[in-house]
Amino acid sequence: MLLVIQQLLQQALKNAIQKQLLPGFSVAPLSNKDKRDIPLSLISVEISDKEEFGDYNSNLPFKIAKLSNVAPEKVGSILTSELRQIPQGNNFFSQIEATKGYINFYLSPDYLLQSLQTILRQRDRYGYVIPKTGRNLVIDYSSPNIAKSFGIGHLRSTVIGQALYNLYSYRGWKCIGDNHLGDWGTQFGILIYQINKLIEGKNRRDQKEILQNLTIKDLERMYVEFHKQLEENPQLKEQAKEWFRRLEKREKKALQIWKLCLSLSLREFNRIYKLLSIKFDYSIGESFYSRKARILLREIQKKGLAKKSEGALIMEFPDSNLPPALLLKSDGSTTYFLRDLAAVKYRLKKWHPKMIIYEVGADQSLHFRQLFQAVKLLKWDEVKLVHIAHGLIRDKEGKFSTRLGRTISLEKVLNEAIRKSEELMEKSETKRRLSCSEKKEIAHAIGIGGIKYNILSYHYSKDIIFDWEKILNLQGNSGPYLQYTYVRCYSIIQKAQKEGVRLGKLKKGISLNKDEIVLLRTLVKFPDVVQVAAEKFAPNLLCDYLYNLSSLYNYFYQQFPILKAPEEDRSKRVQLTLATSYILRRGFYLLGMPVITKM
RNA sequence: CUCCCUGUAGCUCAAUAGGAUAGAGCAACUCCCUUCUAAGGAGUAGGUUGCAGGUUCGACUCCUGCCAGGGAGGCCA
Repeated sequence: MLLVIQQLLQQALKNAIQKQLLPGFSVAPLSNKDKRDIPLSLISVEISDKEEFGDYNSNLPFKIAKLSNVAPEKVGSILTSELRQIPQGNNFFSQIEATKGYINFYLSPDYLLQSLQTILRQRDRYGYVIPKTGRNLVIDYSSPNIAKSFGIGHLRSTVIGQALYNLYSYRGWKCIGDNHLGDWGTQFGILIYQINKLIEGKNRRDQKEILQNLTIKDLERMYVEFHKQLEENPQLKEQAKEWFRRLEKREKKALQIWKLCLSLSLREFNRIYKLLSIKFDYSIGESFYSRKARILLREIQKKGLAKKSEGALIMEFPDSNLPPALLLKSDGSTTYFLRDLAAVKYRLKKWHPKMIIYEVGADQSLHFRQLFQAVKLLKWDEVKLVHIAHGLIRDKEGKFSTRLGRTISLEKVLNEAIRKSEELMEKSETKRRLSCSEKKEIAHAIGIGGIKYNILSYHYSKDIIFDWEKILNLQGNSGPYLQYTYVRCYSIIQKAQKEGVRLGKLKKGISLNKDEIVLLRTLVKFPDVVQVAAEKFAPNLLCDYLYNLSSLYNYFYQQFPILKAPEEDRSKRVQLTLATSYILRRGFYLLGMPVITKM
């Protein structure tokens, strides 16, 4: 609908200009390609946040006023009268009004009912757009450094990244999700050094046994120990770097231990991903780019963009105030930066994306600014590069750090959430008649949904101070609140079906009361909300919307009988319930929240 | 020292490519289960949007300075 309104406004504006109603107005400075065309980006339309301003509104008159010598109020009335003359508009709106320089659009009751019918027909596919060719999008998310357990710090990238993937996929993009595993670099030098120490001088059988019994916890412990030892003995670092160098040279021993670390880690990570229902199309680790990085280095050198400095190779960014980035270390091993640049090149070649989204923490902002600048200097294909720099999850002391052994494992948080939801279930005042296994399953879904919703409902730019109480909030504006609303809908639908209410079919000539209309107006806007949430990279907007929708439904539920209503109300209220359940279910799916039918 | 991010009700947040009267939840206090799941609903109270300037029809939003917290800054990733 947002796009429809933009186009209507664009048409109205063109007409007004043609009729010379807007003296002095010129789009020339806005668009140099075709002077008669008004760029859609100029035409701002928003989903209204207040009922009295209609369903959608535009502040276009203010913008036009600035570009001409006509007052905003006048522009508003000129545009509305032009809008009314475009027949297409009458299909959607009962009223288009100009007030105080704004233009407000009110969806007509006819259109609302039609849309309800559409929702009932399309079920939870309402608002889905088939991917268009040329709209490929690579999303780099989760991307943990492996060889340690999945910490709370990994959660944001994983969960927001997955949500963005879902949002864009739903709105016409072909998404490629790539888990850019941190499976290369000096950290593996450290581990290889530590593990090698364990097996050095032992016979084959003992070696094998030691290696087989290693767990992810051991790797993590060794990593922490190494950094402790480093404080007393700084030369140890050379050992680790030496091992990494040997790994890059693909020495058999180094490679073997590395592979072991990799498979141990993957087992752990895949277990957690499954738990969280996170999926990737690819998990191409950094290791994959180690060789490509060297080939790329030649291209960079050929283009004269590499420079020797203190024995290492660096890249400078003369047109920006960015500090230089390290391409190659003085011992000849590749850097994160070079490998990441190689990854860009590979992705461009393989998927021809229009955009690459990096859902990576804000602590890497400099890295990405340098990376994007490098892509510009290399003059590769046009691609929009975006770093969604989410704030850190930290405690009051500061950043969580594996190196210092200061982490909270995600599993611990999940288990705690599940425990708490079990507790709540026992305390609950409603009789639920749930079996033991059902209870377990539900507690699980609520725990996971609660934590995911909690993380997603923050704007990505904010730091989150980890607090057990906050992350485990299962009441009020929270995941379980939404799930509960869905359960209510589901329960009613089940009962309606048993009572023989015909589902998915609207009777002719029905009319809705005020509160029913409010609910329907919200339902109808779902596709626009998904669209805006994707464009702004902000799943929290969808959280907001779903919370608001749930809230409206719960009010409606409390206020009016549904199954017990007189026949003429019963049917339409059941249909509204059904539509709400479709939207909620789709919303949960987009956010990656589990759907449950009882709780 | 330089650069980046954040600062909104007692607490946690929303509103962030400038828009109309800054919205929720938690905590507090009042009501509502013989009625479709009370993890719910209705209501009361709570604000100089860190501070000071500036830009303009309009600023939580943009600019400048300051304050507070966090992050990053060539051989971790």
